[in-house]
Amino acid sequence: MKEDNKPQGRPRSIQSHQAILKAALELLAEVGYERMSVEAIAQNAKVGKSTIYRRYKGKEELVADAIESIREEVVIPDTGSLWGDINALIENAARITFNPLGKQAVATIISSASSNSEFARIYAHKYLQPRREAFTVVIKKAKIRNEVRLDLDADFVFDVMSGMMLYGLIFPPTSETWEEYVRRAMEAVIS
Amino acid sequence: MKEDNKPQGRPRSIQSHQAILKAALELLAEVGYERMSVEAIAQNAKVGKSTIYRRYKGKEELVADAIESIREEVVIPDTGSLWGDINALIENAARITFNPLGKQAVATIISSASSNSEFARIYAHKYLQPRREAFTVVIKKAKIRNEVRLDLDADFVFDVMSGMMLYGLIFPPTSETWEEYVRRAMEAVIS
Amino acid sequence: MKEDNKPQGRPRSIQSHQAILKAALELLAEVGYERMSVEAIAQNAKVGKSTIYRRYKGKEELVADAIESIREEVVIPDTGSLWGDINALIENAARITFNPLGKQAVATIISSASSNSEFARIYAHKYLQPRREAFTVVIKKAKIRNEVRLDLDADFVFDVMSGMMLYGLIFPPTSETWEEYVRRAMEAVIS
Amino acid sequence: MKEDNKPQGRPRSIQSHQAILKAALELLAEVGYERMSVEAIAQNAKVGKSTIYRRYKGKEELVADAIESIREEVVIPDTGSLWGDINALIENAARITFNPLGKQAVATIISSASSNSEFARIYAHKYLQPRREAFTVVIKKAKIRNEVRLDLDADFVFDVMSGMMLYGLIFPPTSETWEEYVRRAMEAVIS
DNA sequence: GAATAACCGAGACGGTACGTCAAGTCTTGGT
DNA sequence: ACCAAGACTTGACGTACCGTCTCGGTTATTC
Repeated sequence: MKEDNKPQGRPRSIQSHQAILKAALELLAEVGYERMSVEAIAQNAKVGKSTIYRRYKGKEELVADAIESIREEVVIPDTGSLWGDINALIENAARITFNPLGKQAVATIISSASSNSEFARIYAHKYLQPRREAFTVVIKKAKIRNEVRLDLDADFVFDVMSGMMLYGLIFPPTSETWEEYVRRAMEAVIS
Repeated sequence: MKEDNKPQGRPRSIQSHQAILKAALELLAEVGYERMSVEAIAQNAKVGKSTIYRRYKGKEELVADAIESIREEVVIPDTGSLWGDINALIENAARITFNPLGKQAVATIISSASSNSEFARIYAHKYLQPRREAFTVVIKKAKIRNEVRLDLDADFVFDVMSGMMLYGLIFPPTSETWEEYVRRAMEAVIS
Repeated sequence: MKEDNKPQGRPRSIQSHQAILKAALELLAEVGYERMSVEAIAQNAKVGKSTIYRRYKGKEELVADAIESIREEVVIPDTGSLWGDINALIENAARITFNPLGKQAVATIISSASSNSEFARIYAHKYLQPRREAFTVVIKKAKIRNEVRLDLDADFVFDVMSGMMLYGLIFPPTSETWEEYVRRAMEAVIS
Repeated sequence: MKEDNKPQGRPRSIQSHQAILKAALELLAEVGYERMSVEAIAQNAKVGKSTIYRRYKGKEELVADAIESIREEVVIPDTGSLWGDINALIENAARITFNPLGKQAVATIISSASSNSEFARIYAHKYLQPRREAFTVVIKKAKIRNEVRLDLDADFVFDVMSGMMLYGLIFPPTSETWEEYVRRAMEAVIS
């Protein structure tokens, strides 16, 4: 039983779509969510405003999709040791996060998620879940290598890692680097 | 030359000041930071807009002060045991956080802090610091009672607690309650 | 060399054409020129917008043609007396004019003509001229019957009649009916 | 019993008001009603759009008021003879009407009045009525001077004059000037 | 009877203007 | 110097149409 969604009329332009996302991300990185205007996005993307509003219900949805679009593929590190893998994960997170765009993206996500539980739920599902699963694989391999005790709760460890990253991102630690800070918490919970 | 800033003319009305804060908090709880307007605050407080802008540079500062105004005194629990104290701290945090106003206040803080590092710095200093110090006292007493190892880093433990609270607030855990979630992380780092 | 413009390809659909005119007139009567949209016409006529723009350069031209399409044949009354004929002409004009569509059609014509002299010229030529000629015939017959003086300027009388109709249509007289109003002016100029 | 309309707050700026009207009239003369934008008016008047929308419900109302504002004082001519007076009235009407602004103003009035009977009613009351009264005075004096029969209906003569002016404005006569055209109709009805 | 050419409905495209809303500033008369 | 009220400029919002363009698909005429 197919759901015969045969679209009629001129199809939506892929170039426009990408130009919109590109412009949105550029502006997000430059001036941040609040100060960026849909009008400016349209202008930079050389696109009519209606082309944006045909795709998205509003600025919020547009930016959510733009951020979504830069989500990188989740790569499961395989360095052969638990800490090698964890360090790879942390470094990867740091790489994504520590540039203007990453910072603004995280800020936007946190901001939206904290004032809108639905957004939080969606984000948790679409972004966090794949990473959680990747982390579970890493822990499982460590268990096989006997690097950690067998009853270690991978989900909980992942949450501690995420929580510390978030916290360190918002309130940067003064004495250590952000990465060491996270690593230290991981050591404690993995013990 | 004295810097005796003796204000001339009619002094600023205290009633107005409090009405502004009250109205701001009510609206914050009802509709959240973005959707609340300074105009509505002024109207609800039966105050002219200029009376607000005379006191604050803008909406951001006003809301910051409004949230500041509900900050409760930091009380250092003293139950006689480390876990009694920690549980008291967690319960207190939960009490403050789990109502519409608390949620919006936290959302506003996180949102502002994540997109504005200056705000984050101020908040860390004015809000987090006193709590950090209270926590340090709790840990110190536990050390005296020999409940924890002597080289335990109180600051780090505090940060893990804060981080988990923040994370659990934004992305509520599904399986456990928020409080147990935080407590579990604490157990791991105190060990 | 023949100018035998024999069109190739699929001929334009007559049903579509008529559906467009029908929808245009309906909307014109309902909401008036300004508030009617080409999009709505296309939708009501179950026709693509391009089918409209293939036929007309724009909304203006489309509506002009739609109004044109309801133009009735000019009938020269022949009641046997000048006033019988004139009354027939007036009554006919009233019949055409006093319904929603007629009112809007006149409004559209006047509006266009008053802000666009080219439109006025075209309209004067295509619509007014045949009526002027019919009126001239009526006057000529009256002259033969000796009902009016022989040097009566039929064109001028026609213009007075038209002018009074127009004026009475825009600013309806309060004391008399529109028709009596016109008739009274006619009596004066025919004397 | 006074109707205590004591306005509070900053009063509406008279300069802004006048700048808006001035800009509106300029644009009306230059590009006409349809092609003029409220945005352009605001810009030319160096005024925020909201300042316009605070005063008027929309473009239509603004333009109506702008046209209203150039209405000249009605002057009752007194040349000593009926035809001297009438000629003065006609020449005055011609003077007002035959420039870009006048043409557009008339076009706008006719257009609005013909598609909106409420506008027609207002206009008839505020613009036509004073002129009608002035004309009545002129006729009354002529009656005293025995230049016309005593039972001449001044209102009706005025309507014929107005109607012919309107008609001649929309469909300019080819053989005679607009003014002679009107005069000729007047002669017929005054007889 | 296949190729060609113009048509068709649908709907996306880049634009322009609309009318609304809020931010932060300014100006009243009055306390 | 303060106050409430409500004006002011600025600038973004999201909506509605305009007239054009692009799909897949449909008739007629021409080869």
